[in-house]
Amino acid sequence: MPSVTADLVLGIPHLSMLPLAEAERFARELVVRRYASREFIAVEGEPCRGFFVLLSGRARIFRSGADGREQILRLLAPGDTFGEVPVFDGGPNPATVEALDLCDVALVPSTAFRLVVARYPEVAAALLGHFARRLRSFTELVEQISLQTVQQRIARYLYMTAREEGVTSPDGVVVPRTITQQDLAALVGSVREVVSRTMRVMEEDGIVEIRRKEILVRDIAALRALI
Amino acid sequence: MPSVTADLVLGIPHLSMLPLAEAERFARELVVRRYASREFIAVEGEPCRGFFVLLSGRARIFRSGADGREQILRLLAPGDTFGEVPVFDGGPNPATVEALDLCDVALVPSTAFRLVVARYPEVAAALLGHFARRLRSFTELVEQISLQTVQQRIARYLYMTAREEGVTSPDGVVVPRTITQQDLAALVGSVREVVSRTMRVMEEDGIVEIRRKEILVRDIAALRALI
DNA sequence: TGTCACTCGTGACGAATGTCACATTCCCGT
DNA sequence: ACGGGAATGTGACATTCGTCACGAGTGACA
Repeated sequence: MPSVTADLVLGIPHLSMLPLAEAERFARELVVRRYASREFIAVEGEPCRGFFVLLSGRARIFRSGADGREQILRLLAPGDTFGEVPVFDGGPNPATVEALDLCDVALVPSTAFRLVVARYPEVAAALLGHFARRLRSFTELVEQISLQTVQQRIARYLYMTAREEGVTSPDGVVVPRTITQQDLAALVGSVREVVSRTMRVMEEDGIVEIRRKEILVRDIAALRALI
Repeated sequence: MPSVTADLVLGIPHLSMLPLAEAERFARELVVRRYASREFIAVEGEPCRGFFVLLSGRARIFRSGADGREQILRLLAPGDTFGEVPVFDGGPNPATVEALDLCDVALVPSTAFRLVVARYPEVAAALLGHFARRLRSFTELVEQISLQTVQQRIARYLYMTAREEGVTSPDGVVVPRTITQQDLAALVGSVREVVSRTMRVMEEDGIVEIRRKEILVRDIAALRALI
């Protein structure tokens, strides 16, 4: 009967194909830690000790510019992994990771992980697929920031979120507001005020209805058409 | 004595550690083709047949938006590889690749490559390192486009190019103009006119001198300070 | 040598976006 | 319940940036 932590190892996307014995050995190397909301899990520029698995909670990966503005590179949900890049290119952390909630995070030490990657080609293959998908999504992020308007980027976020997390109701799709406008601004590469105004405009156009803790998408086709 | 094409295989970054016999088998799978200037080597959205190695010439990888504007993701020099992403995530080409010169390009078929990756852990490891570096540079690209001004991005390009390709002369560093302003604009995520004007301003500030086929960087420290 | 395509320079203009300032609302903990 | 911090709404404004239009310079090639 596998221990709790070996189960945990097998639940990590890259490592699901490890044999049980290896998973149990690996489990002893894991370090699990809890982070408070808005606490930094990793800091840009610092050396890395391994990669991370987000077990519970939400987090954001971002870079900040000179004037204090921030650009979110990725939002993390439970089950997501992060920090693989410095493990494989040997550099410092390329970005800062911050907990948005109370987060439980497992740290997978570099050396143990690299060893497993070298020994199990399936792990390497899974990781290559993972990296490839991440590169593709970066391609999309660059295109959006560079070639689309703020309204388009916000519309895309709302559209995607509505499809993934939305609940259909008689009036439309109800999307819970999981991130602040400040974070949404950082996600689409803009500032809070512009996000606020842009969403108002979409409300005046009858596309959405902004509520306290949720957004009602009245006309998802119109939202789609904005992108 | 290795054939010419086996040499070629061993010259490919990811494959340099293959044993000779494997390289020779592999060489038979390669397809080399020549592309004219401004010809498309791969097109965004189309399915991929393998990844590419740029043997000679220069090329650019870009995505284009609705209004015809383009964002260059990467400039390619001889020896660079591209198109790995769709090989490993199974999707279509994430971007378009266009020859800037007369280019010789080798196509490495997906199936043959994936086979070698599965069999040789060193190849997989090299590829992981390569993907990690690419992810890191995307991080930087996103930050630049999102958080820096056009002037800063141009200054960075000039500074980097001066350090990598510049020739020191009594008056400063001479940088050959290898790409058009149109392409430079697409590289920094702007338009030709703005690039032209911005470089004029830097000229008026005595930082650079714009010439027909080259740029003289008079004050590289000032250039550095702009970034 | 003329012409045609390409590249670059530049002025005028407008739209999108970021900045600043301040009011309002909400939520959380004591 | 109440205070205070966080999140949000909004007006007025500054500025960067992109768009449009047009002219000039250059080089390749017949």
